[in-house]
Amino acid sequence: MTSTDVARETGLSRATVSFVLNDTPNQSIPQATRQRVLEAAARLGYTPYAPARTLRSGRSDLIVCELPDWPQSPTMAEFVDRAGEVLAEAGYTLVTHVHTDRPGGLGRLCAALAPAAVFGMRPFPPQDVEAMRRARVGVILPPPQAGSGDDLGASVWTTGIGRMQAEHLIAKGHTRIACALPDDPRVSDLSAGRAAGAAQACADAGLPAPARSPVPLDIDGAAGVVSAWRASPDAPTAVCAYNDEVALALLAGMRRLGLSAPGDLAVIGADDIPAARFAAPPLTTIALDSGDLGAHLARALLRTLDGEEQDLTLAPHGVHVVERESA
Amino acid sequence: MTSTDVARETGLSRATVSFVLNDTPNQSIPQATRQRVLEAAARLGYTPYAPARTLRSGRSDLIVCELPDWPQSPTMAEFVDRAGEVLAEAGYTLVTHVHTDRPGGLGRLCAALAPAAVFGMRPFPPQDVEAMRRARVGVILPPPQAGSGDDLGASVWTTGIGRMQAEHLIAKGHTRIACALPDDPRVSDLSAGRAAGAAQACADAGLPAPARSPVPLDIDGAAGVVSAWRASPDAPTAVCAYNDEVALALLAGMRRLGLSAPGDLAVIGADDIPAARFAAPPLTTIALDSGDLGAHLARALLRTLDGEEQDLTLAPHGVHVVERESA
DNA sequence: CTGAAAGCGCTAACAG
DNA sequence: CTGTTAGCGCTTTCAG
Repeated sequence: MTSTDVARETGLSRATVSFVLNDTPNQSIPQATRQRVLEAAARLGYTPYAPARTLRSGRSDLIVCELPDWPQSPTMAEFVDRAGEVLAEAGYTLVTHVHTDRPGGLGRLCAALAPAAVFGMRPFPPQDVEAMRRARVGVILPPPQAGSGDDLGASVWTTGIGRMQAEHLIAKGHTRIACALPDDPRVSDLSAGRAAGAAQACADAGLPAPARSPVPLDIDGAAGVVSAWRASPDAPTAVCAYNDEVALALLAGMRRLGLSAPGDLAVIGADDIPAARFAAPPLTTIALDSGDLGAHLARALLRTLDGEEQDLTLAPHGVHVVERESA
Repeated sequence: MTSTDVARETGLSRATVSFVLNDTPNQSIPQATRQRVLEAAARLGYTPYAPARTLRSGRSDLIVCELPDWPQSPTMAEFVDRAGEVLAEAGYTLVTHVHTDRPGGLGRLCAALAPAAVFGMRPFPPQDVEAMRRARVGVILPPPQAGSGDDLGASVWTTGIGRMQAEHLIAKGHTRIACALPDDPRVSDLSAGRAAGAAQACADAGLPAPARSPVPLDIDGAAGVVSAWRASPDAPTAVCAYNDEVALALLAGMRRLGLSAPGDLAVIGADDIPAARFAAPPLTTIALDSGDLGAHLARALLRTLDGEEQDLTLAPHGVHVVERESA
């Protein structure tokens, strides 16, 4: 099933077949011939062989999206789905790659794929960037040279969410706020960003900067952190959790101590995982529309592929608080 | 940075370069020359261009793994990581594709990649299988013709887990068991499999088959289901939940009704999501070692690629109950 | 309007 | 031991 087969079947040349199959412009081919080719291709189940096409044209229609390996929100599928849809409309094919601590994985993948572009939600390690460059990858998002502060999506994944959490708590009348961070090193830059967003909101409201405490992901450990907070001179009355998991840990720790939210301590999470609504009390959290975000990012990527220089800072699309009972 | 560049740099021919770079057997090339080529390739940062290599050799080193879109366990990354590692050792490169309800996605991906193999955890739709065949995909796992009962991993993802849940409850002395299924149609075949596993365990123990109830993923809905169970003539004393999310929903529903586990009703989940340990009471659940499973599956795939006909039924690798307090 | 021909980067017979 | 050469499937000038 090659284009030669279609040519033989129709009694035309491979060139003509190629013309109609790609409807090449400036090529006046009679409807009859065109029809004949299309029909034969369909009948034979012809599919162009991607490697040959890529070799010839010098450009691949593949785009790689690196997925984070941190605890996945169940909406990751939506993100990929919508991003893939937008890219498909533009003639690209999205493939995903789940991030690994094993170094060089992305680099090897790019060598094997020679994709047109690679994007992800965090900066790539220099080693991988180098490999991508060698693999002729055209566009990399976030751009390797970008500073860590203002790069792709910082506003959405990090500072924007932290800010929104703190603003909600402040609106509820809280003035002493803490930040609960995971002790997982993989997300240290993200958690720092969120805490920074919360700090900004506090500063804007004339409040002191929130204390930052790492919270172990077990009940005893979380209870320990809560006790420490309450024993401190300026005991916080509310806490921004890095995500719903640490929020759930906090709630469980409080329960063990006989405390409850929001009375003893208000808790707000982030991600709106399915378990959030089933917590005791149901967890107030920040949700973001992953699908929207995926589409948004994909469009930004397409613009970059078209050579448009652009501002990569994203407006926090569809980010909103889901108010339940814990804050 | 093509092999021509390396040839020019070393003053050799492209053929010679190719020979040493792929260390082609039956080709006696002096160490000196060999060294010269390797050194030049490294210095120039030469990376073979995959599409050309694939076109020429007729075989790609890509393997596609389709990831489910149902609520992801946080261990999906481990699965992919270990599977990728095993495949990489054999010279293959793993790329992932997140499943979408949008039809034909996998098919289009395969057309764009021409991978050596495709594997996933559920049978592929016939439409995609057809596209894969056209895209020259050599091996498909699970094989399209396999029956739904005994296909790839059924024992691990479905019946095996359900069986283990029921066996745990039976060991605790329960004799009237229910199955709580999600009402999400995307997982209906999986949930049926798990319920079947639970039913087997009950049958083996001489107990009546468990009732199956769909559980809505909200507190009121879950509470309604619990009430209905308790009002029924043979009220169950324990329930196998399809996964931790529905287990959490059940626990929340019980809490609303003033009931608690395991006293009023024992609940066992599946997946051991991070939130499970923070539930009230902490959730007893079934965990499986995703990394092991990934490696196991990858090895099975490699054997199939080597043409070995084989039994695809997997032993439940690393599946075990995590006993907390809810059952 | 259609066909012949060149060539993308790479590999593998086959000569030298 | 190394170089020449053909060709993978496809697109795209350039002639007819």
